[in-house]
Amino acid sequence: MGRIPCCEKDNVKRGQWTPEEDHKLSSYIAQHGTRNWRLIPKNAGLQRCGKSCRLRWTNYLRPDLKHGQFSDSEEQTIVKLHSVFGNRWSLIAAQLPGRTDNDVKNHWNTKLKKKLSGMGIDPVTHKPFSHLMAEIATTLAPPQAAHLAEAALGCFKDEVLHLLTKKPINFHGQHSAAALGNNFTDYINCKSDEKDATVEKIKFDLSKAMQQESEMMPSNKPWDSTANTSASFVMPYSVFPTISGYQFSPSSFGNKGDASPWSQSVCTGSTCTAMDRQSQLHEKLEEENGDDSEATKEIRNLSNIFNSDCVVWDLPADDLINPMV
DNA sequence: AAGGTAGACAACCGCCCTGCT
DNA sequence: GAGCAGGGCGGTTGTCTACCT
Repeated sequence: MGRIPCCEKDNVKRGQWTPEEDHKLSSYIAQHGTRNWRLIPKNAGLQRCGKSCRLRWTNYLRPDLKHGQFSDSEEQTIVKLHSVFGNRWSLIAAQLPGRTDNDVKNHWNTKLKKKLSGMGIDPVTHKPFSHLMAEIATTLAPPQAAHLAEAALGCFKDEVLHLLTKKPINFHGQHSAAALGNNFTDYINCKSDEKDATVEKIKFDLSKAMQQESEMMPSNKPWDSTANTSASFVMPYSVFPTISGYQFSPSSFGNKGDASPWSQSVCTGSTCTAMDRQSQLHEKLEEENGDDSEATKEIRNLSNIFNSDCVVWDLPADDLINPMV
């Protein structure tokens, strides 16, 4: 048993739309509106499925759409909202006037995902890769961690192994992390002959972790449950370097004051920051949209995300504008 | 110049939700 | 409450183009 198809597939045209078809559809909708998509192709003289017409209209022909490149601020908004909403493209697109969910999804998949990965940030969790590895280390004994490092991280396994076992390693003996300070961009520029910035960033983060862990960590052994009872492995602040356009800062750990739109909060063992954020979003959305608005409901439904140990952006409530109608 | 490859974007597919009867 | 149609949504695929070898 299956759904009745929305149209006779044998009799409909598929593939790219021609300018003539676009014109027919636009003209018809301008005159009659979008009341019944199943009837629209028939009445407009199009050999298309109603669903195909709807998609063509909503994703391309609508007069209020933007067709140009995404601006920096739009990209930042997408990344921020993705860190909260995940792949809820329609929800994200609702905050970007003139952009469709398809636009946002395509832009994310083709550009932003790679951009974040290139910066050493996992595009799924929005955490630095080094942070993720450190979290893995909390659940594994050293032999397991070594196997994992070897299997999963291949080319830079030695560096990862160092973090997991605290064995000192000279990263090619080329640079001192202390001499470079916290600016990852500078560091990468020093090594412009090397292609994989991600690997270099991870090396950099790990070296910083090694350098500072003795001051910051209650134990040298992240797997030592007596010293580290929290489920999360708290990385030293300086492990998160300043990266152009995507800045980590001590304020990410609970302090206030970082106004960078690209700064983010990292919930480290406590859910306080995330919960504060959630409350703010609730209040803001209820204030602007009413208690029962779709956006407000969406935020409520996302409690599980906020309650998890995940990254939550320092997203000014004003950034959440009313969803487009 | 030709073939291969990757990036960008448009379009499709199928599942799901909602509202109507 | 069940069945159905319309529409929304996220994931995937197809196609075009630019760049590289």
